[in-house]
Amino acid sequence: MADGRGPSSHTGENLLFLTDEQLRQGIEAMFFAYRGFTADPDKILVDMAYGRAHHRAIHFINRAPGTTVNNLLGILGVTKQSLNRVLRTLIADGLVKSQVGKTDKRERHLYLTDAGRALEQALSDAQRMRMRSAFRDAGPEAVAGFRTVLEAMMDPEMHHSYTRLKENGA
Amino acid sequence: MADGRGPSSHTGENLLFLTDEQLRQGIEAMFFAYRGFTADPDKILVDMAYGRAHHRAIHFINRAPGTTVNNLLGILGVTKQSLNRVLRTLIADGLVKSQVGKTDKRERHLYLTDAGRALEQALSDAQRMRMRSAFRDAGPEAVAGFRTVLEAMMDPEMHHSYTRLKENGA
DNA sequence: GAGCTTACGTCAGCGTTATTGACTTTCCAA
DNA sequence: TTGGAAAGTCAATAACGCTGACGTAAGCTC
Repeated sequence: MADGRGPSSHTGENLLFLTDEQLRQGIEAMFFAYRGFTADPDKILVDMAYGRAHHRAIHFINRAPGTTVNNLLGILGVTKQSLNRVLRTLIADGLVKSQVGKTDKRERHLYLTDAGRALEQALSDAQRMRMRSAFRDAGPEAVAGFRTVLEAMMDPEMHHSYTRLKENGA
Repeated sequence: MADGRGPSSHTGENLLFLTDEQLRQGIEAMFFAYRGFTADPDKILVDMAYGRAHHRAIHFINRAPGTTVNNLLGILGVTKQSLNRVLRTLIADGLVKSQVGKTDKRERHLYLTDAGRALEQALSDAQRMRMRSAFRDAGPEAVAGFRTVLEAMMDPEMHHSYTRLKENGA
């Protein structure tokens, strides 16, 4: 952080990490890293007729089995029509199962089939491998900082979705 | 590796931050944070006929003035045709200036016009505001960790582009 | 029970961003 | 002078997002 322009001042905090140049580098780091982040699963998806949207749907259905369409809509932040197109192909291909709600029959609860779980595994294995390697190289403290900054960067509603999933999976 | 079945071993490092659950949370954090990351400039762009691709082009032309088309192609990781469509509109709208190379007349060097710089400012102000707030909330150590992890997540070539730009701007 | 709302699905149309493939012009360099 | 690199363009295609509109089933409320 301190980049050679003198020791931290009497404010008790060195604010050099908030310069425009530092912020630009943060922006560029996000851009380049996100490309790496999606690269591995993307490679798997091109061979099928699927794209990133399918991956996201599969990820969150696996993460929160039995979730309703409306709930998924909120998490993914897309329109009903966009999600439905993806969901339709996933159901037709036998990767996702849609089940009418017991208490509220208007709702459809979404689950992965065995085939869906298999694809989820393949995709997230690829993505986790990179994440694991990055985490290991960076070390636990860097990972904690990484998470802290990302959480601070989310929109409040997204932060809620994130926290809910986190508590769910823990 | 150690996945939560006991205290840290004699390796001297607690590897609990590498469990699958931790990695999943990292993946989800990236997903939700990237949405926030792009949300503010996106809001500005919808009012014009532009999209995220225009933003990226403008950002990197501003960052490395005089860059060639080929160089930009490498940084953005898109095809010539994709970039060209974006570039054409930006030049037609007077935001970007394309200048034939002096030593090599095949090359076109790209610069922002005054109007282009103004838009770049507006876009990056919006994006930096969120980044600054996230950085400040998280603190310098978290920011350092954030950057370390993101760098470890990049593809090697992307890391080179990132480093070159970093040295350029510093 | 009537009427409003909610959850879901779907049709049609559109825009942005990306792709591949093929072709041309210009121009540097061996 | 010839090969190849840099750039620009045309055409076709696909993934993914959007809006608007419509229909059905079902829950809820008065």
